[in-house]
Formats: sequence, structure tokens, C-alpha cells
Amino acid sequence: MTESISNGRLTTPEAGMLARPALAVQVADALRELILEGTIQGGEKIREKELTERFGVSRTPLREAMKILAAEGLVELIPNRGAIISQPSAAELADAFPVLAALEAMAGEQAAERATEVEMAEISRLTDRLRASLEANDRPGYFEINQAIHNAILAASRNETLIRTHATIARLVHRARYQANLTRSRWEQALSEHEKIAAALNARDTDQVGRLLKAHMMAKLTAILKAGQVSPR
Amino acid sequence: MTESISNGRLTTPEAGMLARPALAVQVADALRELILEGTIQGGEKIREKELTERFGVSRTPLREAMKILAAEGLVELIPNRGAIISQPSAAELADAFPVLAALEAMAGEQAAERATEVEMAEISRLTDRLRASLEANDRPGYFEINQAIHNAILAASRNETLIRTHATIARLVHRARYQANLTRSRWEQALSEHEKIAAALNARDTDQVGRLLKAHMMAKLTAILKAGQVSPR
DNA sequence: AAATTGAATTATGAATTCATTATTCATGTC
DNA sequence: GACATGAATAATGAATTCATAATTCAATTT
Repeated sequence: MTESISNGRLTTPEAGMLARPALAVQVADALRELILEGTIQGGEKIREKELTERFGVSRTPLREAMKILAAEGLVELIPNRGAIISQPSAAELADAFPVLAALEAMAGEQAAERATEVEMAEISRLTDRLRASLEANDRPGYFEINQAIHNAILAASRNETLIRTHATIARLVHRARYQANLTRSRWEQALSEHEKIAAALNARDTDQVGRLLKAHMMAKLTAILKAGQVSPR
Repeated sequence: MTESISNGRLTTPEAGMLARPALAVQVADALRELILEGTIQGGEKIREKELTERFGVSRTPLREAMKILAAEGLVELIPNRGAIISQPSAAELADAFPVLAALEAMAGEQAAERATEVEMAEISRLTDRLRASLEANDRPGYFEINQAIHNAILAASRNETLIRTHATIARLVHRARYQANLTRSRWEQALSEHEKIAAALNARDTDQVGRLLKAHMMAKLTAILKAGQVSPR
């Protein structure tokens, strides 16, 4: 079945210019999405033929797309033996989370200094909704809002390199981060952390925001490793 | 003239397995090198034909290599219009350096806790050589040793994600970082910073190493922007 | 039966070909 | 002469073809 690709967003066009992104980029976007949402599981082997048929493209752009995803670390290419979807081990998560924590802490610090009142209000509003999702016991809603808050803080940092770098690493740990079981007590603790972060942001307490975000991320890592649904090595 | 590619290092082989990297990866490595060493200048337009002839490969692996470099941010791909070598503006450097500073600070903190005595000694030794290069007025030597120190600290952090992430951003600002004019006073100041960093590392003063490295990187950014040989926007 | 060999099959790697889009440059117009 | 138009050229995008390596599986051996 060919679910041929709709015209997504632009690739690298001149500002305000219309230009369809290269097929390879569209395929990379689509495949990245499938990986992040878990339709294609970590550790799974990829057969080119299957994907060319799914996307309705030839092998050339597909293979280019694989190179892109490999550069991002989402897939592993093994010469003459195809590709497998990356599946970060506990050790790799233990590496990646502190980096993510450092980046988010930096984003929080920048946001505390640069965020507009509108951005501040939006983050506060999202934090309120985060509490509501806990009270409604709505886990999917919680994950979504949580992600929106982290992204809002990143955006408020106004640092494109920071945003891009964070996004790349965040994708690598995405499943572990958003599909881990969340115990009730961890859930409540995480919310409390978020409320403190929002408060510190509103107070524009730069250092405090940084500290809290770093601690929040490291607590998340601890919770994930404790749940222990990732491969140790 | 074809300077066909020698068998570089492996791509993603099983541990201890022999497997030549894909041609695309070899081309990406070679081209990355050309960009970093400045043989191909930032802003320059790339013609596929020229590179296929230079490397002695067909367009297919070359285009795959371009996708890899584009994912790394070293080149910009514009649909139907080829590729240009990225040239970070002052604004982009102002974004990238603080991220690099945060990453190196984190690396320094980890190194302060994890580095072996051998690694410590090596960093001290390199720092001594750094002073020697200043006293010999050997700028190329200084840049090289400086880079080796930063890499040694990264390596001592023992965090693969951190190392990879740092490398990606470091490449983007490589030319600005290592080809900027260095005034004598900045040179002396930088050396002094390095000696303090080495001392704090030896004392395993985690927080101090982090602070010093961050300050060192930000001072570097200031020096680069002051030299003003990058495009403002 | 388990292990090993090797042919057949299948998958990936890379070059080539075909298609489409930009760019260049000559021609004509104002 | 400056500008606009359009054909010729050259570049990139993608499919196809050819080459090579890996996998499968039947036949054989131990």
C-alpha cells in the first residue's frame, strides 16, 4: 500500500520562497515520525524494499533519508547489512540525560532573562493544565503538556543552536522519556517540580530556574532507570 | 584529477569486525575535512560534478554524503539549487558558543570527578606545552595544543553523547574558533585561564572547573566578535 | 541429528540513465 | 542602453540498472 507523501514543510528555502523539500527530506521526516511514535520499534531491522513500497518512492531518496536519520543517531547503518532502529541502552540514557539536563538548564536560564510576559504566561498556563491532567489522571494529556512546557522554555531561550541541539538529543531518548511508566508518587513530584520551575521563571530567578530544571531532568532519569524497562548495556 | 579515497576507518561495524565504510561516509569524512581545514571556504557553492571528479565517485554516494553533512549543519542544501558551505554569522556564533560553553563546563565537571591520574597528568603536560608555544610565539602550535586540551577534557568526561554533541557544534564554529586573530594580550589571558583550569582539575574542584571553562569559552567568543571578521547577521 | 559447505536467492552499494528545474545567454522590445 | 522574453545549456532530483555482498536453505558429511 502506497501512502505517498504529502507536501510537508520546506527544506531550506530562501525566506518566503516556495520550494518543495527534497523527497529524501520528506521521507526522513515521515520515517522519523514513525520511529518517534513507536510505529517502528527500536531494535527493528529496516528493509529498504518495504519502506520504498510504503512511501511510494524509489530506493535512492530512501537511502538518502537513512543517511540523514543515521547522522541524527536515530538509526544505525551497518555496511552491506542494512539499518536498524537505534535503541538507547540504560548506559546511553545515563549519558544523554545529563546532557539534556545541562541544555535545558541553560535554556531555562536564558528564558528567565529573555522570555516575554506572553511566553511566561503561556508557560504558567501550561503548568496549570499539567496539574489538571494529573487530577484527571490523564497520562497521555500529561505527557503532551509536559512536552509542550519543555519546548516552550526552549523556544523562550531564543537560541537556535540550543533548540536544535536539544531536539536532536531529545529525539534519541524520546521513547524512554515519554513512554516510561510513571508512578503516582513520581507523577506528583514531577508536577511539584514543574510548579517550582514556573514560579522561578516568573520571578526571573535565573540561577534557580537552571538548578530546578537540571534537578528535574535528573530525577526523570532516575525514575526511568528505576522502572528498568531499558536494556542495561 | 582523481585523488580516490583510501580506506578510512570503519563506519558502524560489529565490534572487531572488518567492514569498509560506505563510500558515502568516506566522502562525507573527506569533504568534512576539506571544509574544516578551509580548503573549501564558507559561503562557497558546491558543484556536484566537481566533487565527483575530485573524489572519483559517482553522484549517488556524493549526494548521500551531502545529506550527512547537511544534517550536521556543515552545508546547506537548497532544493534544485545545490549546496553551499555553511558560514556561521556573528549571531549564530553568539548562539553556538554559550552552548559549547555549557557542554565544556559539564565535561569539565565530569572530568574533575572521573579523570584518571594519567589523564590529569596529560592535561597538565599539554597545558605546559601551551605555555611553551606562547613563549615560542608559535600560533599554529598553540591552536593545536589548545584543541588537544579541550578534547582531552571531553574524553575524560567519559560521556559519549556529550563528546558527540560537542563535536558537532565545535565543527560548526571551528574556523571562527581556530582561525581568529589572537591578540597578544588575549593570548596571555587565555593561557592563564588554561592554567587555572588545569589547577582546578588537579584539585578535582568540580564546580570551579565548570565555572572556569564556561568563562574561558565566553571570553573566546568575546574575542572573536571583537575581532569582527564574521558577518554580523 | 548436528554441523558444514555451497548454490540460489535476496538485499544492499554504487553507477548510470532519465526527468525536471535553474541558469545562461542571445534576441527582441521599450 | 536597460530590461524582458525565451531557447539552449547545465545543474540537480529521482528511478533504474548493474555489481557485489549477505542470507537462506538444501545437500552433504561427520
